[in-house]
Amino acid sequence: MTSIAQKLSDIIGGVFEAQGLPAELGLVRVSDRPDLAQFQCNGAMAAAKQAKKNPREIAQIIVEALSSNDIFSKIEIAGPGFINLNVTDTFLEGYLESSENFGVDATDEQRKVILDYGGPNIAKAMHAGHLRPAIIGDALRRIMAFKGFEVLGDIHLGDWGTHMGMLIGDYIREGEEGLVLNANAQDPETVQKLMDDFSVRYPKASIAAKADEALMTEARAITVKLQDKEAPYYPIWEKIREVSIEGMKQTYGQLGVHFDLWKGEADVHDYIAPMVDDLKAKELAYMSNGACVVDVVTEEDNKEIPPLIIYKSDGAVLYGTTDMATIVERMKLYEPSRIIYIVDQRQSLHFEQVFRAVKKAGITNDNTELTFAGFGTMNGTDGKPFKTRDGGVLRLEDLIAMAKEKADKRLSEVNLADDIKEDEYNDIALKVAIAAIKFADLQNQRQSNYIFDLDRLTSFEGKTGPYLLYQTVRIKSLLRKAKDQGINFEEKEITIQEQDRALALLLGEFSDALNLSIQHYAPHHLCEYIYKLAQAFSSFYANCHILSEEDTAIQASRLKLCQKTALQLETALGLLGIFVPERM
RNA sequence: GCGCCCUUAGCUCAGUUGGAUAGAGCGUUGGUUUCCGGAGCCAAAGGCCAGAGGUUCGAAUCCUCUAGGGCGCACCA
Repeated sequence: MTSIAQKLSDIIGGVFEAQGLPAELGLVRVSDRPDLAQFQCNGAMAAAKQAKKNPREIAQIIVEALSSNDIFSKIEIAGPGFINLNVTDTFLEGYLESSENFGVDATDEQRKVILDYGGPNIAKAMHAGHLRPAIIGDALRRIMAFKGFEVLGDIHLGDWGTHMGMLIGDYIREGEEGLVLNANAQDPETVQKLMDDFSVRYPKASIAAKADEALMTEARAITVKLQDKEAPYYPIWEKIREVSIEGMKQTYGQLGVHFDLWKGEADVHDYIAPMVDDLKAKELAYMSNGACVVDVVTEEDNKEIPPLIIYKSDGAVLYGTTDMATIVERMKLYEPSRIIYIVDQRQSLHFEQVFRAVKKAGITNDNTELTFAGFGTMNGTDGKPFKTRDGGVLRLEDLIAMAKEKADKRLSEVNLADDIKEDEYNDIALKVAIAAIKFADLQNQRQSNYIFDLDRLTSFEGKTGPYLLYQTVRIKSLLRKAKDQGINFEEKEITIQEQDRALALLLGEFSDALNLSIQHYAPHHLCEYIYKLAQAFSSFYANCHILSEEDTAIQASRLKLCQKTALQLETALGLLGIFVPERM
């Protein structure tokens, strides 16, 4: 099963092929002139260009070949050679009745896909900057899983650098390592206290180390010992990591962002030495200015690409080294067909270097797709990288709390049922808040920079997450009422009326939006679709009587449409990591 | 210096192989609730798609140049 447009593309593609023309030219899409037709095919014009023929003549041939097909209620040639198409209501009804999985056909790609969308450092408070990769990556994970990919989301923690040496050094100097070592990571209060402690201690230690060469040297020395798993450094580190992960799980949990793998840089430590040996054996790695590097520039390059540094001149590894080793591990453990990085756009050169080095070294197969799906920088309303008013970073927890508070206030203003319990109330407030934050972010195109505007992020009207929840909740409420009234519509047939058609056609576009999102690793296509669907429903709802409709056949048909719309909205929102309450 | 990205309505943003009259939201103005949830619905105003050339039957989209903005270019991540 596919989208309606895809079905039509297959039919018309076949007609093009029968004429000795490429099937791709038969591509049908939803018309951008809904006043003229439901669907359009522009292939005749492209074909005419290739064959140096009159486009209308080619269109005429196609149209004649289609005329025997009874799924079309209108086939017209317009302008220079557009083929305008309408489908019959019978076809539309049949499509809606028979489509499974919302018209999404499963991918035939069987191997694993790894999505890398985390990257927070342990022992540091998560801030607003962590929001984008988390939200986009988690949405892509859900979207691809729905399409049938076997997806693994990896957080890829920053847990192995000099910053750990600084922090551990500070605990030991202050004689306070007991705070960490004796902590119970399963106790949320302890976790919270320690996270707070980290967030004060780490900046302090970092500033001190930068100002004092001796402290920096000590931090580096501790890092080396840590990496050799020496006590007490390693046990302290293990605990810091454990506590940090618990802390992160709380924050990510509130956001509804899930990871399958909680791996970090430390996990690939043991892969580095053999990998470098291999690079040397293959004569790819060599010494340059005291550092060990791999060249990645090629003759075709029109730009300067610096070599990837494997070991610094002091012998320490860099993040490029661990990124390479991470791919070694991923190939060994999972053999993914794709690895997709949801990372800040500014790291594109770095990943280009890593990917080239990895391919040169034969770490991945030729058919392993490594993709850098970069996202734009989050700027403040002043157009500069986002900072809070006092110049600091906005903690992610605070951001969520602010949104929740606003949702809370809004909920208290509307007439919610009196019987609502505190648990449900809080659950609704959080769902509304998260919907607002996520949809505001996800509707932006991934690559371009965007303005972080708190008011917009926590806005509930217009093209927002809460609007989408609201529309879905309204339908669910309507369906509940129908059930309470004992209206039996599930076995009845859908019969499309004039007022239903726009909504019905839109229901058949879901798969197109989903595929576009996967093709470009860009959830905003799905956002666009969901919003259009919600809007179409709202319009339909305002125009049509449903429960008060006297014609029971029409009533049942509309209820079925409502049910399909609600299911589709809820499913699609779920793919964005947005969850719908029963009421709001 | 080299390279990458961006510039679409007052603001924030969509715009899929180049296609017909460039679309949303916010804001502004007007209408809308004797009937299923008004976080709604309907409508209006608002655009030389940064500018100039070029390719094409046809350009916001492709090419070149210019202006403005962002970012990256070996031992930070």
